[in-house]
Amino acid sequence: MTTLTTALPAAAAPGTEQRLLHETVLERLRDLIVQGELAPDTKLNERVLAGQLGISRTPLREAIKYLASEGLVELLPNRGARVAALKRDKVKEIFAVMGALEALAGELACANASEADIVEIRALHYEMLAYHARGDLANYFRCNQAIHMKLLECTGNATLADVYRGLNAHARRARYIANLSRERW
Amino acid sequence: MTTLTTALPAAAAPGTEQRLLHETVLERLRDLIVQGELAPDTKLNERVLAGQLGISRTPLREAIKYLASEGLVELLPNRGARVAALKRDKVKEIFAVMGALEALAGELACANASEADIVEIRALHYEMLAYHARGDLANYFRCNQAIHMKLLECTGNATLADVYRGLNAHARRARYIANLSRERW
DNA sequence: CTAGCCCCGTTTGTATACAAAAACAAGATG
DNA sequence: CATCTTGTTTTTGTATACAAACGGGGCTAG
Repeated sequence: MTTLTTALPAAAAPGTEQRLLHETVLERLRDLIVQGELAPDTKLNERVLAGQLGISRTPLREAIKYLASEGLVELLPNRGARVAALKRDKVKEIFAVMGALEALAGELACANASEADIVEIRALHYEMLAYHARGDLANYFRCNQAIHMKLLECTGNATLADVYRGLNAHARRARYIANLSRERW
Repeated sequence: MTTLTTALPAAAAPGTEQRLLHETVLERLRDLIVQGELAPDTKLNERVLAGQLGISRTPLREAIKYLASEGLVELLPNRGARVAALKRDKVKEIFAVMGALEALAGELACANASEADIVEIRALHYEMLAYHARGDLANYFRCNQAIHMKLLECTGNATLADVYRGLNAHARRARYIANLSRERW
């Protein structure tokens, strides 16, 4: 397990819009989980985590509750929280749902997109193909994500985008985890 | 606005599985919001709410964060939280997404459902039609929901069910609110 | 030697206390 | 008279303190 040396920035940079502590913590924790630095099934010890992040338990607990709602952590009664397991079946479920959402996004985007949007998407698409051809996986995925996000934006359906993003966090996590275990061997 | 007289039960009934306080609060708050007893745009004063529920602010805040993730409340930086507004467009968005999910659920259910499941669903369907014919809206909706839940169960896709339930809370809220404002006039 | 039980340390759950930020109001000043 | 300022009060955000529940280790009895 990684050591989590990075404490949160004590003071916000100038021009920073009022970021709440638990929200900063939230993003940080989410990244740690999605990128696999906090491995599945890891028990989240509140005292330790709070210490590592340089905050007290209260905002940490609030962030954990939020993550629990997103499904990235599981709450165990009287035993705190642990990073959600990532079973193969679960990932398949997630992709199935994302597929349905993408289908809807495609429909809506077709109906709503402006000419400029379409041009942009097409450009991204070719860019993606280029990365694919070169075997540049990282940029390929980045492009792919960009296309999906652009599409979601074109749908004009913020709810759809929100739900998709939530599931996408899990999907990204699955990819990270897969990469990690591949590199490890 | 209703007065929220009901405090939480002090002691759990026998046979109760270890319910955490913030979870009890969570369900209660969610119900209050969904059923319209906490109107849209209502500011959630933590001290007052905590007092009415007979708890301290800490578990209340945790519940609020969870609800924020579900989209039922909005967090205002340094200004607490308020019940999410329920704009017409938002409701349309939600129904669009639910539609897509139902389509997927239908497909999967067809593939996975046992004979018994199908019989059950058909029975529920006719029951629903009966209520519809009698104009018994309440039972009609109850039946309708039961069918959807049964379908989701048949899909064997727990993620799909979770996402659907989250959106369904919003949909139910929309119906409650609509009914409220109709009765009011 | 093993199984059961009790005590104690650790960890979570909840409450309270303290600090900072924002809303509000009154007063001075242009 | 309007407006800016400033002081006060309320409310949120964070930290700490206290209580209950879980887990483990050692002890005793069989």
